[in-house]
Amino acid sequence: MFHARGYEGVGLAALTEALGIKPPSFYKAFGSKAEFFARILERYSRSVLALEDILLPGRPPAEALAELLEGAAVTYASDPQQPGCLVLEAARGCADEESAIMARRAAAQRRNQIREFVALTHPDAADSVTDYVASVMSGLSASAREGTGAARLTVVARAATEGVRALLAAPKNA
Amino acid sequence: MFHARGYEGVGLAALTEALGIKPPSFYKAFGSKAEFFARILERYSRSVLALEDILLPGRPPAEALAELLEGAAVTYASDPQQPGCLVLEAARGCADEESAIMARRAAAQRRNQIREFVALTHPDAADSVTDYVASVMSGLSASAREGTGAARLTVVARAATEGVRALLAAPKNA
DNA sequence: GGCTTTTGGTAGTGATTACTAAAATATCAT
DNA sequence: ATGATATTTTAGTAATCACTACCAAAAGCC
Repeated sequence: MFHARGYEGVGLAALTEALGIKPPSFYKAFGSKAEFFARILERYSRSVLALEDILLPGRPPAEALAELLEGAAVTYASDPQQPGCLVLEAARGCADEESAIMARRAAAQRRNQIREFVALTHPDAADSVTDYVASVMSGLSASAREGTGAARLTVVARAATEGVRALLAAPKNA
Repeated sequence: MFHARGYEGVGLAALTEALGIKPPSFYKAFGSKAEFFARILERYSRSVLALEDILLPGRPPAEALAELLEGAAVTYASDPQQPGCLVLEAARGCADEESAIMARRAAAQRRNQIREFVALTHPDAADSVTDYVASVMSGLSASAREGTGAARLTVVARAATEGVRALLAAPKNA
């Protein structure tokens, strides 16, 4: 539900009705709406597009990151009722929203994983490649949310890997 | 204010206080909060990153689109209190929000401008290039919103132009 | 069986939301 | 100056928000 309508878009009434419990039981079980959302974020972060299965040490970064981007394209568009990335979309709220803060923390963790993986082989390009991959994934998530399907998104992801290659080859082309 | 906090994040009380008027005057003048937002969207669409100044017919698409992307990088990060693109960020809401519908309409208009410009010289690549550019711009907007500055965003935009070149050269690489 | 503890529901808290009817004030032509 | 017409303000609408004080029933324990 959060994935489909956003954190603010899902009221407590909708949550409790979907869970088949009343508000007091919800607060006994989960503490608050924000804590409940944090659990869901963590669960999603762990299960969807698990980076440790893709960014295997020793693998050529260009290849691994290409798989990551194409995987994101397919994943983000796979369920039309839950388009895009839960974490990246939740990270969009204004800075003082608790849900956005938590989502940004989750996104930053994944950024670090990518950065460290790239730094193994291309330390000079790690920062720029990480910026680039994070930005492309946000773009894929946004496009998915606007209705672009998996096929078109995959074309976008493939084209975007050219940028990864360029940054890996010439990290200081800024 | 909408740019900084989003449509839902700005209440009528904040708007009327900032304008120095009371709610009834606001409704006499603008009709509703949604109509007011529509005006702001249109104004922003016209003034920021005016496509007709960049996508000049006869100009090489790769060059023009590179300028567009780099311009977006700078623009989206120029004001830290209003990061990202107002239209693209507003287009993120769930489908039943009126503000998101209007923003998506504005975004679609700009998409068409890009598409027609590319089709002048590369009709086969127009669709995929448009998807790609739209996605990259959404990514830049998202990254700006997460705090990435103009310098790093420009590096991302330059790398992304490699993808444009690839799609222009081989439109059917899906 | 009687007692305590835990579990879940009833009903409502104050705050905020976009929005508006009606009264008061300002502006205008004559 | 006066009557007519705009415009602004006062004061509130009903709805929804996350959240909770209180109460009843069931479950475990001796």
